[in-house]
Amino acid sequence: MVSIKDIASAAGVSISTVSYALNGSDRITKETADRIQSIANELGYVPNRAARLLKKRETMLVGVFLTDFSGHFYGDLLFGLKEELNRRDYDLIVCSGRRSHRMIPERAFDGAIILDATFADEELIGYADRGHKLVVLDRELDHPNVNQVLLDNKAGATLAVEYLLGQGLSRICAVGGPESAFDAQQRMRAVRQAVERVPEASLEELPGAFDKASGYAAGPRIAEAAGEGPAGVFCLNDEMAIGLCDYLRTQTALQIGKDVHVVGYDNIELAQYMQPRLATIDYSKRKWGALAAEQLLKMLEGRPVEQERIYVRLVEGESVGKAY
Amino acid sequence: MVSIKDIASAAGVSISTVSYALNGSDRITKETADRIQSIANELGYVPNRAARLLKKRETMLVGVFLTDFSGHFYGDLLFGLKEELNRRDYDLIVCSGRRSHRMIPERAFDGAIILDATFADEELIGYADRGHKLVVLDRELDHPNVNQVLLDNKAGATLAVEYLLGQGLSRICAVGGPESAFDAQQRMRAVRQAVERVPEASLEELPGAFDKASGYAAGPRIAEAAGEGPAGVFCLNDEMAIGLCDYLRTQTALQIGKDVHVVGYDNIELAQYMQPRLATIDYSKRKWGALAAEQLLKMLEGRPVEQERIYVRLVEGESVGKAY
DNA sequence: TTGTATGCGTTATCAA
DNA sequence: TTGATAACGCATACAA
Repeated sequence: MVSIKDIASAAGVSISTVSYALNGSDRITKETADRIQSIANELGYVPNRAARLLKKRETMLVGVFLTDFSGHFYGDLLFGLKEELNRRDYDLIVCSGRRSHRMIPERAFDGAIILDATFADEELIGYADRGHKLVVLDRELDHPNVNQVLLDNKAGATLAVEYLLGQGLSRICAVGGPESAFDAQQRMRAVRQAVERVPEASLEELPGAFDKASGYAAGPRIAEAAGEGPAGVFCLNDEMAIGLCDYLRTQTALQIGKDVHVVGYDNIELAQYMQPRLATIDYSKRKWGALAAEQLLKMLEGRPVEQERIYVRLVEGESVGKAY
Repeated sequence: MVSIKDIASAAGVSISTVSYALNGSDRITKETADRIQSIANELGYVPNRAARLLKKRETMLVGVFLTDFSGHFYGDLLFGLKEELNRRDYDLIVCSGRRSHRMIPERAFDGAIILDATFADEELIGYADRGHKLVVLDRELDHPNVNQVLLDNKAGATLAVEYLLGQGLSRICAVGGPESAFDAQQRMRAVRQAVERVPEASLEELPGAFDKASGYAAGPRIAEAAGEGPAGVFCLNDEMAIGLCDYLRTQTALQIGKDVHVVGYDNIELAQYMQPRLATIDYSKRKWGALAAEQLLKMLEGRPVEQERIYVRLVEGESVGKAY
């Protein structure tokens, strides 16, 4: 490994001169700086990030924590994040899994973005207390070192339910998310409110876990309910909606968009390839990422941060039809 | 920030005692070790990774480099990687983009896994020359510090083409990948061989870039060709096959699986939701990840590594039918 | 069993 | 404009 010490002796100068030259300080003559630079290149010098970090306490790195890597969802979000961070000379790295949590207190990066249910609120507060800057995308936390960029879950869930109701479907089923999931809680609350506002509407809540399997598992009960007349089903995310459709298609003779009407949430890519096309709630994942990055950068630079929210819109699809 | 120095003074011992105690050396009495440990906990001590790294030159971190984060593909692969690495106390971090390449020479991790076209071969050889351990998944590199886990592209492409030929389709179109992509080159070569083996078969090669847009762009030429009788199209990956199907469905009256027969490669999740179901080449992405992790770990531990290959199988689908 | 002292590669303070 | 030197936090050879 070649260090500045090697460069220094090769150039016949002191290590501090090398350090200054390499970091572009104007205390050094252009000639010596150039000479040192070219010697560094020649020797294939690469700064030691550990040493620098030990001294400067700055990684220029941002960590993003995801619950898992199961695709679909995260591509655009990460793209939005990376783009914004790179613009400001920060690099992005993605982590997942409990083991990796420790990188936050170990100061592996200057800040972190959390979209990861495996973090408990208290854990995050603990990091924030120690001075680590956090942006959370999946919960609300009141702390000077934490900011959030949240989906407008209330608007989205309301749109979804009102879409069903507007089609004349008054028997609403909602397939929920994990107990602990903030997004699921918010959406379900909005569902209840929206249904309550309509006297003749009824609501049945089914458990779910935001994955295909739990959508599939909700199938039997929903098929049963559909026996008593057309039902409008709001799955709190697309993944479950797709699982449910899989069930209905393979295990029953019920027609989606006719006997059972299904709306999802997230507008994942798969949704548009479903037959019939899945009605869902859409929002810009890329913008979500970009905004999160921006918030974190502001915190890192000590600039004031204003609360942001990601707006949503309804995407209609043939998975929902008119009730007769 | 609380360091071992703080613990030492709080415990009334020297820093080396603290270091030994915290690292579980048996040179320390169990009592003092316990006492120090509890003081450390009390103070909320977290080891400084930079300092430790500077000394030990070991991050216990493996970096995975991807061309982009666009989902679908990588979920299972990363899962396989992470599972295997965690088992051996290594952590996984995911990087993407040119900027992040420098983390390799900067020794941000103990080894790296590359599935990223933005690395040039020479660049990787350069890192390997400097002693960095690499496992590459998208090329072949002959270097003591590099190992590869490759798909059996030849078998896969041959399976795909012979599937089409076996259905009586003798007019084969192949939609290629980026010039520089190793997988694309291997697959296309196998396609040519498979077609040449059958005297009455013909092959037309169309350019592609492994994305939906380029599959879509190949649509017009394929529709034209289909005018002269049923054609068998092998898209060198699923992404392009889906793009092509989008074109055929929305821009032509041609029937997929009847007028045009389509096979993809990768068996991404979307493939099974296509209507008709996309025929494709499947392989275990999870195993691919696990094997790559294992190879890297072996290199890190200086154990001998044997070459591995990921086997593939054909998944039939209604996107291919019989020719008449 | 514990303490002292040194060095890992940088940056930064001060003096020259 | 440059150089000597002291940190940064930790691990460890050696001394006690």
